[in-house]
Amino acid sequence: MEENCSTVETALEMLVGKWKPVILYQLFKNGTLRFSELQRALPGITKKMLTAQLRELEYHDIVHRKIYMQIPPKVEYSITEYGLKMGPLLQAMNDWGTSHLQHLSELYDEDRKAEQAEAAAEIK
Amino acid sequence: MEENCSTVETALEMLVGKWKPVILYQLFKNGTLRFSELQRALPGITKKMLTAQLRELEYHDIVHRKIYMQIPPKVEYSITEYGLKMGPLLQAMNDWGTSHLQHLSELYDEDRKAEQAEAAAEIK
DNA sequence: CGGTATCCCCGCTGATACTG
DNA sequence: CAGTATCAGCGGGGATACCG
Repeated sequence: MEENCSTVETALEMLVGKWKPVILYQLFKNGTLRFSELQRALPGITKKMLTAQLRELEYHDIVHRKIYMQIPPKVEYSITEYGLKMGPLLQAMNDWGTSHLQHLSELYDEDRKAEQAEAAAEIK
Repeated sequence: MEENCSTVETALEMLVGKWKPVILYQLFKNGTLRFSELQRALPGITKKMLTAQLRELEYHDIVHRKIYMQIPPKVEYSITEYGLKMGPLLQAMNDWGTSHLQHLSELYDEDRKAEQAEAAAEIK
């Protein structure tokens, strides 16, 4: 287990932010999306936040921003070639997250049983 | 790429927090540590934060808290058996983080070259 | 359409002091 | 030793309005 944790923190940096996972999910799924399409796909996000999160992803070379010089403006976002390499990591996090939700719900069920046993004992 | 992003967010939840990665790093490396040993290993952390982050990890069944009923008090923290299963994920994040730092520094170098070329052009 | 610019709130984090 | 309690600050995130 030879991880220097600063690198883990590096990996976290570009996933952290309330909307980054969902943005990546949408772009991975749909390939290329316009700004307004992303906004519609992310209910509740404001333009400000969408812009901010996209700029961070762009800075990290995960997302590409293509501007069409025209009126009305048109901007398309997509995962960069380099960004595609994040796929396996996202998949690994997804897998772990899935099984963890399972694990937590099992823990929760045990607690429920314990509470029920406790309640039953109290009735006596 | 069939990830529902909520599971990715689940995975993020227990890594998020200013100190969680370092805490896990220490516990993975050293196996078992007392509260004060952890505090010494994490320069700048307050007792309050250390306690809070440990409690969250404990809630997620990643970290085990063993209390010795004695005076003065003694409490030891360690990775749970379940928590050990996070090892591969942490390793994956570490690997990706490592190569990403490399990638970013390459991007930075290109920017430097571009700036130098720009400066050279300006001299003419 | 695809953004900035402002203002504001709340929750994470920290500093400090106290306690069993 | 291993915490809790309390107060304070700062910044991520949101609502709204304006702009090229």
